[in-house]
Amino acid sequence: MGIRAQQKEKTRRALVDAAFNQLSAERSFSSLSLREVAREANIAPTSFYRHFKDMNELGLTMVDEGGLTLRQMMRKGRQRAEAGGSVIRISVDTFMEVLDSNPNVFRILLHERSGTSAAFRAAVAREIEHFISELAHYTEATAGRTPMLARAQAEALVTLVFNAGASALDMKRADRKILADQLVMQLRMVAKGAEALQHKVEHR
Amino acid sequence: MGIRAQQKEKTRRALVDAAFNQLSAERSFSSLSLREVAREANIAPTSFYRHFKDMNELGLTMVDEGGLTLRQMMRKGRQRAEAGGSVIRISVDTFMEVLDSNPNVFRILLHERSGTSAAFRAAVAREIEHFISELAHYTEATAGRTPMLARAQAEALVTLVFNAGASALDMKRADRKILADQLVMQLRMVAKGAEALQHKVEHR
DNA sequence: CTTTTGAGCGTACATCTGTAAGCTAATTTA
DNA sequence: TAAATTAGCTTACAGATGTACGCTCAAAAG
Repeated sequence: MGIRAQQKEKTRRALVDAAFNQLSAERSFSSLSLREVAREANIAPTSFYRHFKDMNELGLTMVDEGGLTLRQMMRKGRQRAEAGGSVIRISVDTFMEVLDSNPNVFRILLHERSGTSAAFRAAVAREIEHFISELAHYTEATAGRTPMLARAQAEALVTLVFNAGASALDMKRADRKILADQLVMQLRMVAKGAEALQHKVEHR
Repeated sequence: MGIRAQQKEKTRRALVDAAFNQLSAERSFSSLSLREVAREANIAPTSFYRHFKDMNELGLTMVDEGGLTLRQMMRKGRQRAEAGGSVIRISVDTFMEVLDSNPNVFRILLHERSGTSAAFRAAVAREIEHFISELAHYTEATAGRTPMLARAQAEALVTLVFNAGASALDMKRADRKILADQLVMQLRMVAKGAEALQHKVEHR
């Protein structure tokens, strides 16, 4: 890669990072202005356009990147679970760790999921869909669920986890522990309940 | 009430209604400007301050009002359920009807739940908490759940319903029906699962 | 070496924002 | 009836925003 392309990539990263860094509980992506992001990245406002068509394009990049990050970390967690122990417990713990270390990655997904841009909502939905279908296949294979049941179950699990994540963002470590315990209980409810419904289908 | 106070109340309503009417899938409350709302309500921008300290105060009013509306409609639905039939099914159907007739009421709750203002998030959380505790008491009484289990169960149910509502906003009637069916299945999972966990506690 | 390309900059402009200040006129109070 | 209150208005201003235009100058291409 030429010197020029290298520098360009560096600036592009600076923009993405600047945007991520400006996110917080009080600041959503849609409240960021092009000028603010450019300022934080130390470039002139008009130079922004050398990298992205507009703020929308930057945001979608962030959603994609964020989804990828999240999935990679969860996958690592699942590997840990293979060594033994409750899959549910370990997955929840992993998720909480991700939240702790990358809150802004989760924030943009969370916020834009119910945001005002259809493109953003679709992008987030796509990321979440990855989680759901990975999980559905897993349950179909290991617990022998009907595809329809597996799907419903996976969706419920992901919904509960995601939602708990949203609550956790506003909490201190101690309260998060309580939340995590309750989340585990809820996930077990869904698992047990799915099992029960499955048996009902089989005995007929 | 004097003529003066009456007129003032009317203008205040015009402001609230104007704000609600400007909400849509593409427009969140936080993206509305004071001037826009005033324009829609046919008053001068500066007159806004005769009714609300700032946009925040208007928004919180809307959240409170919206939560109340939602709860009233759900309560009506529950009365319908007392005549017989599945509580879950009827509640879901009621919820979908509310969504259809008052989408913007739901939108502000949905969006501000993960918004950038702590005050808004707290206000929405308070509204949701009403649903949860009403439901928890109901299950504690009718199904004899442990308080802790009842709470976890109620929270899971509300989470799933709320989340399905968010998805439904982007859907056409036909797809909503499928969504509603799946939601019912998920709610049954939770109910069954909670029951199973309850028995586990009892037999020890 | 010469030419072309393009990342980044500075200037500029029209548009929108929140809100301060002070006036008007109708209602309310005394 | 006279005085006080106040909802709503007009005018005004400072600040921020997105982006069009044209320049520079170092890297890439020929």
